[in-house]
Amino acid sequence: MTGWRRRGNRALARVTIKDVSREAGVSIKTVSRVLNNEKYVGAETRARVAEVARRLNFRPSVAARALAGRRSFQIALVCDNPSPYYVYEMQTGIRDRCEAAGVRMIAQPYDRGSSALYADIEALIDATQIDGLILTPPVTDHDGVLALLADRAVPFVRVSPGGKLALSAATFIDNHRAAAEMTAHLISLGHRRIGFIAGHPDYAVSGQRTAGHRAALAAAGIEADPALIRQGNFDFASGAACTEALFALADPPTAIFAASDDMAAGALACAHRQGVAVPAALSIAGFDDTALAAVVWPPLTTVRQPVRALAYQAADLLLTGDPGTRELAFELVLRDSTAPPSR
Amino acid sequence: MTGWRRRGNRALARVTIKDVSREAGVSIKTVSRVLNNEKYVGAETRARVAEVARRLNFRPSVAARALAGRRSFQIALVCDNPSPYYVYEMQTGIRDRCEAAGVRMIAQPYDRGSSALYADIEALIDATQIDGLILTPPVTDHDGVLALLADRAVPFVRVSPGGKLALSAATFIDNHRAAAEMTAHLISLGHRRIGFIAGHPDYAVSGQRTAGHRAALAAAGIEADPALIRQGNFDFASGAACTEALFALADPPTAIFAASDDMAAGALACAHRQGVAVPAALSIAGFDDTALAAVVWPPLTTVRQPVRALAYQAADLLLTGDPGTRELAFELVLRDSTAPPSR
DNA sequence: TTGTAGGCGTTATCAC
DNA sequence: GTGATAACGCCTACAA
Repeated sequence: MTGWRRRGNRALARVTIKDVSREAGVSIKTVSRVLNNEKYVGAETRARVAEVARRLNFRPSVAARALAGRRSFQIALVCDNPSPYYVYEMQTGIRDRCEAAGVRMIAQPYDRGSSALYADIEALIDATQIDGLILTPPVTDHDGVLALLADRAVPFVRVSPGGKLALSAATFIDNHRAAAEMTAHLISLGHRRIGFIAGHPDYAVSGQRTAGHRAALAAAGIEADPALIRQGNFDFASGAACTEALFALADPPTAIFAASDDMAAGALACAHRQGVAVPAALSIAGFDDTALAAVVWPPLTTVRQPVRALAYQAADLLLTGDPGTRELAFELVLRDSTAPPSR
Repeated sequence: MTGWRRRGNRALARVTIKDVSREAGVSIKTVSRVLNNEKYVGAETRARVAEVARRLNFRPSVAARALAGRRSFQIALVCDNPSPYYVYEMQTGIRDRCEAAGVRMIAQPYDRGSSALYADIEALIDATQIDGLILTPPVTDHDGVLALLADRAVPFVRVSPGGKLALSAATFIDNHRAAAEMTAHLISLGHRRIGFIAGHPDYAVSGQRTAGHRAALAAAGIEADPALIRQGNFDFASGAACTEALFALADPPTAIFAASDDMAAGALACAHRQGVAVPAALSIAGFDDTALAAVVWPPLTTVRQPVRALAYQAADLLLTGDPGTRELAFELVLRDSTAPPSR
């Protein structure tokens, strides 16, 4: 019940800088200096002001700060991802970093392909005077949006961008290498015909993962059969549908590597439905290792992408103004060592 | 690239009310009136101002509005839920409603049991001058927070509150009846020994669902065996653990009803691990029917709770200031008609 | 090291 | 119906 003074009987009044300054016996500007950790404040004065502010439970008005100053103490996450787990991890990671900095996160989910995307982001910037943005694919590679942000001089960080790394700070894992290593793992088990379910074509990571898969096949001297590579779109249904198509081949694969866990789960469901034993007759690998991977049974072999850490790092880059890029380590989680069935 | 004027060569200047008023040949206040749909503006004037505002791509500053006026055009979602699917649906539903109203959503995830919860919400209110809050369990029933909100006179809406419906607007389904109907369904299949995995005790809905289950047993003249009711906490792991305990009973259940899909999935995983055939030897039912239910295999029988609709309605109540309560319909999704195995 | 004056962009109040 | 003018709470500049 602090942070507000009672005025007379009824009305509640906000505790302002003015109140703090009066109570501490200094000017408003001095309080402001202490608040923003500026230099040139006597140690004793600083301590006294801080104490009073704490005691009065003073909380600076975000609106007033945004209006008067250059910062709004708010950043936005612009995120479109079909996987709730991904979104959840992103938000949690960003929040964890923001909390320490006293910055608030505005969630700006958008619909992929929405024609309003550009306008929405423009409105977001103009209306809220956001301090910065964190973008996730596929908007990370939307030329119009990137130009807009440059024009408005709004700081932004991209997670898993498709390219143009010089354009902004970014965090990512080596998707190409991750996919290659997983494919190599399947090959090492003896698989030669490996089905691959690619991610949504709008996402740059899809191409990176597909390329990694292909590279590993080439490195092992296995000729890529185009029929084994199917176009999915990152969700459960497409994983199941692609798997059905793979099973219908005259010479079906002995292993399936899906570019996301949701699709891997779809593959698993399809296999069960068709009476194909997993992992006895079929080896399934996924990508992401969201909590979802722990839910499906039997456990899938997956590439674990540290989504929460990527998010945390992205927020860190944004808040510190670090223009750099950060590559994080992925991890292969090999829960399944099934060799291909002999025929 | 509109919404900003170029000044001289370089600097970008915000388009303000002043610009609009000058261009339209009216006073600032008149523009403000049009913006806020106030009365007493000539139809012709109104149209002209609106046109100019649109043409100049004018976007009022949230900060300035919050500072000068009573509204900040931002609402917050205070949500702690172990299920990413639930969080995702909540956010999406709220956003859908807010979009039409030109209001922004601030996501405020919190850790259940965090001692900072109260302070966090207090800080949120004081710092951002939020227009309102949407609460999800268990904070819906946190007396301290409820008192705080009343004291600050901040409008709020609760989703699935445990009681005290007069305290605020609210949206919910009839959890008691939903659980009772699912239990009745299992009984109708011939099950007499039904395991029940209860939700986290901090959530009021847990008690409601458990009570509904018990009521249905009583209505069918089945004596409740305390050993068949286990305490879970809404997550995958607890579902698996409780199921293991149920299997260890001398007289194990022929069906299991878990109070959430995550726990049902855990039950399923445990059954698979122990070689119990589902649904041949065991019938599993869940609650929520998030997308998760579609991922696990075989599909579970579940109570479908319309989370996104609950969220949308909650936002609607908040934005319209409607103090009422809204009960939404749940749905039983019966994918499984397994009768208990004969022994 | 500290304080004063002015303004950020909008809404509220009160005249006209 | 419409328009001056004063807040709103804080920060930036500049002065002391």
